[in-house]
Amino acid sequence: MDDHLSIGDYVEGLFPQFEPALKQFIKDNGKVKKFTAGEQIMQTGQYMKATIIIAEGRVKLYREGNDGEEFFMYYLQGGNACALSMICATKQETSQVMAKAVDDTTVLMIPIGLMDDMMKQYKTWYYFVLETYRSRFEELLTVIDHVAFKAMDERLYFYLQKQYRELKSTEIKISHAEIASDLNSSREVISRLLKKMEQRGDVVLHRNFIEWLKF
Amino acid sequence: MDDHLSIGDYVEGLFPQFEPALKQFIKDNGKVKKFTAGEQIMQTGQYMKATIIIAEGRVKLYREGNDGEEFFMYYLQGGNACALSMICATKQETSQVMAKAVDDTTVLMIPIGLMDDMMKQYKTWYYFVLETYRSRFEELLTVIDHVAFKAMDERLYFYLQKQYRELKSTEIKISHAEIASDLNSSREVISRLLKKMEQRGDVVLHRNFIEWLKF
DNA sequence: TTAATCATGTGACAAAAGTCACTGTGCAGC
DNA sequence: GCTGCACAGTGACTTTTGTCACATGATTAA
Repeated sequence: MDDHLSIGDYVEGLFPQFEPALKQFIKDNGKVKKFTAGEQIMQTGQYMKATIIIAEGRVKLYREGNDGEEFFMYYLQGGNACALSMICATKQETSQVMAKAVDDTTVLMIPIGLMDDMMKQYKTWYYFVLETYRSRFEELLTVIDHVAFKAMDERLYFYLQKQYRELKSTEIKISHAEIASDLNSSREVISRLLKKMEQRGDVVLHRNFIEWLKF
Repeated sequence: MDDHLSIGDYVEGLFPQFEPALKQFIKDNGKVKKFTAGEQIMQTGQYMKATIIIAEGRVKLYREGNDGEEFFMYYLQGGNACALSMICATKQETSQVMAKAVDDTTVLMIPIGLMDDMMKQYKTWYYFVLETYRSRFEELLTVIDHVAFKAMDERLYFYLQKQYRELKSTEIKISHAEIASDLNSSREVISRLLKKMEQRGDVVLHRNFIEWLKF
């Protein structure tokens, strides 16, 4: 991770399709903020002051239960924006989700008050926002599919597959306890299902990481 | 239900806040279509040709499982637009959900090709679209909450409460089998949980309808 | 090195949810 | 009035998931 990149460098690298005036606008009005791995970027109930775009790193988006359970929904990474930070932005609403940095993460923040103007002025921004809505909406539908229709063994399989694809590594570095938390299950259940997956030859279990064999 | 209303009447009645030019635009370009109770308005996998706005009646939105299960997500009624029909519209995508008319229903359809222009030309349309995205997004998050964190008894309670509030009647006219289908459960489970709710004094069970007592 | 802690494995049991089989009952159409 | 059918109730059982209690090995901090 390069600490010396300016907001301009990020915008150029992430959004080559943005029109020059929009890039300039973001350079003039946006801010760069850094978070360290594990830190919370958004909290449930917090007011939205800015639209958030992930520049570098990786962020996990959670929905929180009443007793502090953290149900994992999806990842955001370089070039993704938080759809809620755009939607809430326009109405000064509070966040309905929690976002946590997985790696050290850099985000771009654009004050909410500017959203309306940007949407009208910059066609490429308008398309970016619509595409953000669309893809997050679809991800939520996929989440609903899994949790509504699938049993835990299948959900676990999809979960690991997703990790493998996102992180592009066959070594999925995560504990059984964290998987259980993300799926709102319990560690013992996950351990047992993982054992079955190992017997089936889908994975090899190690301490602190899981080796994914289905590529 | 009045069969003699024109598209102009619907627009005036549902969207008084729309600017006159927008109302005129919709009158010129929109179409009215009627569906009878039980009919499907959108099918999973179908291409979106128009943005759909519910004018009269009530529509249930479902996510479909691989074996034809129908998981209920939320209602749309007069003045609501289908968020997906706006999002997909801009990218010529297929529908990810199924919509079924509960009552006889009238919808306004606006060809997708006009969305971009409308967003740019009409401020009140722009706000309407954003508000539609926002509220549907929140509904999906609520659905995820229930299905991820709650047991069936609580989900059933919320389900009935929702029916009561939407339909504004203490007589919820629905069979146990349909509730089971909507919640992706089984009739026997729902029957048993309803019995418990009756013993607790939350409802009174009748043939073909449930009487809601918690107002 | 020696605890203390963390990650995992596992048996036994409990609770929730789903399935099967069968019953009864109200009602619409003949 | 029958007949057939949709709707609802229920006991018995299975499967899935969650919980409790421990055990074991690896890692870390003192």
